[in-house]
Amino acid sequence: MAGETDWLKMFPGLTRLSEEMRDRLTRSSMVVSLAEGSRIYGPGQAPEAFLLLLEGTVRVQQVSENGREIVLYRVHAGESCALTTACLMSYEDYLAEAIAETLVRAVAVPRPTFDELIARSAEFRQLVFTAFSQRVTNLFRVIEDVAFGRMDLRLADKLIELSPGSDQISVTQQQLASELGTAREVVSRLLSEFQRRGFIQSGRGSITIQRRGELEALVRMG
Amino acid sequence: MAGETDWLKMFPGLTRLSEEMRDRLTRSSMVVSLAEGSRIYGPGQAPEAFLLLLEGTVRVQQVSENGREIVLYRVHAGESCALTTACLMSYEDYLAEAIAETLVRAVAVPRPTFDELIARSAEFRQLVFTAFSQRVTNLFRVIEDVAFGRMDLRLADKLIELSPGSDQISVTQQQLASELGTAREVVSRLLSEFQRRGFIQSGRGSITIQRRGELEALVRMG
DNA sequence: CCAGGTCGGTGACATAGTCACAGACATTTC
DNA sequence: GAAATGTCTGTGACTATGTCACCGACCTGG
Repeated sequence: MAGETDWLKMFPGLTRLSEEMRDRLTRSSMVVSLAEGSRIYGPGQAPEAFLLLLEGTVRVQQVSENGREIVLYRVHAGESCALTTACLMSYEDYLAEAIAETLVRAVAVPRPTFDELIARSAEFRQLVFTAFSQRVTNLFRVIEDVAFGRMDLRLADKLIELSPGSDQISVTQQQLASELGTAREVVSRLLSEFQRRGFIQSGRGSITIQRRGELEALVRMG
Repeated sequence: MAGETDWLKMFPGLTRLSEEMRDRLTRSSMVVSLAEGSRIYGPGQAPEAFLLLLEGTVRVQQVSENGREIVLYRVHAGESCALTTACLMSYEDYLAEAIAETLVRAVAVPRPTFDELIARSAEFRQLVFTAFSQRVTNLFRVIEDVAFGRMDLRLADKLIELSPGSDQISVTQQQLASELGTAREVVSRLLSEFQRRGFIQSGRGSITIQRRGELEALVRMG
């Protein structure tokens, strides 16, 4: 219950809350820390609070019976777990799990407070609904990719996404496979092909982009 | 603006609205009719209203560039388009489309009214959030199926789902393919195999279940 | 150095998707 | 009712993706 309110600045959507609402929010919520790798929620582990991320990232993924995984989306600092929370607040069995990818610091808003803010603040509603719709739009994109997308293009796209600043990526083939919902062997073969064509240099636990332009062209043109 | 309020009975979640809220809802919303096959919304066609379905079904699906389709979910009488609506109310580009599968009658709640009800009625919030979470849970299931599921089991499951009362289904292979997000040829081959094993009898535009038990066993046991 | 774990490569096979095409059936048109 | 047209289905050949069973390379901590 510390009077720490600095974190409000992290959420542009909250800056225009009324004085009263801000008070309500800061007084009844708590800043929590979650260790890297910890499971925030999953099947049989519903959340009791709405989370606003201050620091770190949360990965939401699905795991199949035979061990294959697929990443559904990530929640970054400055974003909320609106979707996951809403899902769990009013409904039953959950099929995905949320993992702290790094050390995570977050504001936990208890359910009654969340409900009150939804009721009383149009700004807060806007924040929550926008978060929802972005996530859902993204889920639609995941479905489209998985159902209709070519794996080589999806992998090339992922490599570009993972190397924004440097051309060096630290990632294992298994991690890439989990991102895309495929098997490691498939990633192995596609990477071999990319390497044969000179697009990348692949080593144990790391990949170096050598011809970003050609990778991008591949994604664009198919 | 007709004083028609009978439809409130269709939505158990709304029966406990206060007198005032009920009035607000019935007075500012309109009952609309949509022809079979009409597109309710899609890319570049955002909805301006929140829909509560009185009659008929709405199919929400995605279409890929090369013409393949996948059904994401259906909205039935007594349900709401909460997800689709929310998606569009506060966010940009849409990737899916909603089609009236039959003649559809629905209550269209204008956005300001929707917003006011969310603000002022805990019951209405409950209704909307529950609808959200059910849809999202279902989307997660779709992703799991598409990413990890075997096509023969998914098809068998779909056949069972489509034949609740009678053992006779009127459906083309193309329709089944669109339900599952696969190609017609794949459906053709799987149906041949089911027929060879005596599970079904397949004809032009129709399928007859002959050994439902074995189909169900296939789905259960893999 | 070596023991055990993680990571990556590969051949053989199974499943799924694409392409091209042909035949069967249904409906319209004359 | 015969022909023309459109829809629905079946199939062969091929490519892409996923599964299984391995093995060898590398890494880390005794």
